[in-house]
Amino acid sequence: MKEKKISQAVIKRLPKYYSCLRHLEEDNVAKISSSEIGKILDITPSQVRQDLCNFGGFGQQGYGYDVSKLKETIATILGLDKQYSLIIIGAGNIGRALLGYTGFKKHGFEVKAAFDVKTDNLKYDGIEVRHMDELAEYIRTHQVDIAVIATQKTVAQDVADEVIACGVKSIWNFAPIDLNVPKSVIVENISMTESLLVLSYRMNELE
Amino acid sequence: MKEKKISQAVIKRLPKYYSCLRHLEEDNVAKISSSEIGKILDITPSQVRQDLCNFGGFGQQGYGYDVSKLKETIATILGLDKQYSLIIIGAGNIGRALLGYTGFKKHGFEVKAAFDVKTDNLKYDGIEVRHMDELAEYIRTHQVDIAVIATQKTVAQDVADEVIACGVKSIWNFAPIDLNVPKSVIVENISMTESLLVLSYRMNELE
DNA sequence: TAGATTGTTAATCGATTAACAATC
DNA sequence: TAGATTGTTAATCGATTAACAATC
Repeated sequence: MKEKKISQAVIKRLPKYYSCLRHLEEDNVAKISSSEIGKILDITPSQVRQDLCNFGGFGQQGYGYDVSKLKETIATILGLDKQYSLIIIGAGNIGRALLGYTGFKKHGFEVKAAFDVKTDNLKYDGIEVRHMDELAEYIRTHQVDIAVIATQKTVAQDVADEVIACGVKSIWNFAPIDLNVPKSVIVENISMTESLLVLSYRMNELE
Repeated sequence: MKEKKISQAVIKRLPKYYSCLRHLEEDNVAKISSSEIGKILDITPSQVRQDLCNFGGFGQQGYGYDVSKLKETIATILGLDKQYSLIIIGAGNIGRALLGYTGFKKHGFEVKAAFDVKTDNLKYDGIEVRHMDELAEYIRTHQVDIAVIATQKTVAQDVADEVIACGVKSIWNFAPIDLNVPKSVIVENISMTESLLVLSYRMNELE
């Protein structure tokens, strides 16, 4: 790894390439050119080639790219050849939405447990919501690759501190707050508020 | 409006400035300098000044920025001085999470109705889920500023087509699909899958 | 072989950072 | 006034696009 620094912009496009290639494969398209990919994703062919070239040349001059092979390669680059164990902290609306969402599993992300300050002994999609008191013990005794923070924003930082103290290295954060974490911990945010405000800006910007 | 084209990068930072200023105001901070803002948001003072300067100079040389005034100005730029009516289409987990989330209301975004293919006559946070059949009629007879698409991805494009046909100009899309819309319609996506794949990439990139 | 299309270098464009005069 | 800090221009950096030789 680490042949060359890949820019943030390129990384953000990788899931788009991946999703596009999955669709093409489903439609039994065997090969595709950079200009066709560009047309689908609304970027220049040049950028497609430049992006893919970052990871080595998997195209064939005069032919294009083999859809299945390229899809697999990008899956590997994205780490989708591995399995990840997730736990969800906060079983409110968002937490339960994530529990119910089956779409992640096919990419190798499996929700193993959920925690909340109040438990009702109900199972959501086969997963019982445990009490927060059990969180630390759970992490110590199970493999937890990603902790999903879906709590109120008031406790999000405390929860982050706790899971990090227990050894969790990656956080997927849905709380509307910028978490403070050591550099070794990876945080990826879903910020609905920011997205909504950008939408609001764009609604007012036109004309 | 439209004095100068504001770049996407600047627009994405506006919500961050806004949130930062709200916190400062809560803490009764009266004035702040570009370097202090930069320190909080982890960007250079230069960039802060450059960004704010896009919208006109609201600072005072030798002093800094008035927190409340700047907060209000950015709120106006973001269009937060207005009220918006939202409808949610798809009352599954994500739809209900959005129904339950009260955080948007204080920025002027109010959920007025929700629709789904199956209705249970239950109210979620005071809002009854109507049948999809009523969607078109509802939009024609009510002001709808933003349609939130929280359906399965298989029907998301159809729903988008329908609300656009009824005159909706802005869509907040939670379905994992790139919607095809006329240029006059604004779409803002929340893409959990893309976010998760970026997280996955970053987990594998280190070392 | 001729045509097509990649991989990659060079050119362009835009965004970030630095510098500093203006001024509070 | 002196010190501080903005607004803004210029310099730098990085990302996108164009061009084209390599080659399938």
